Amino acid sequence: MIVVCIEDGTAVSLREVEAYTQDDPASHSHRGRTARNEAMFGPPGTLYVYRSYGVHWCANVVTSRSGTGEAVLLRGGVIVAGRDLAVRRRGRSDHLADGPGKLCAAMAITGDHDGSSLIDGPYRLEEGPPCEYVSTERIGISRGTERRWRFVATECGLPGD
DNA sequence: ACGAGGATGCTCT
DNA sequence: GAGCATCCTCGTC
Repeated sequence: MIVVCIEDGTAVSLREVEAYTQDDPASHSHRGRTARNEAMFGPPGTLYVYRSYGVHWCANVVTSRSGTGEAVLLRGGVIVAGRDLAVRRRGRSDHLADGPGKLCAAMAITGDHDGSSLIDGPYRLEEGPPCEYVSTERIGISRGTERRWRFVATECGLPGD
């Protein structure tokens, strides 16, 4: 399993991600580079952050080499460190990161972080305990639904949220 | 527990 | 001007 950490001590273990590639009609990169998706074409480990429904921030991690437009959407996770900070940022004590917008809010990820690196910036990736995953149909899209590229962690040996 | 409905603003047609 | 890679609240059961 992968854990995203911030310098302030907050950490979320990823439980749910979705993959998007350039030849994928559901992907923001499908129609080529634009001002919005520029970060999605950056090097591996680049954060691509976009605004969803005009309200929420959603974060992706670039997973392939520069120019390929492949990334993984951080769709949900469990706060495993810095819970008090996450609660303050969310304004509630339950459902802290069980959605892409909620995860960003809990981890204080905003458009300011679009294009930043997870390799040497304030946000880092860490390897957590091994985990089983199942793949299912992606959520909230109308095209490319036949690609079962939503991966949900099971049997992680950690308490749920 | 679950579903409907509204908020909200940017991107691309 | 349509269409979103969503979340919250409030109504039912």
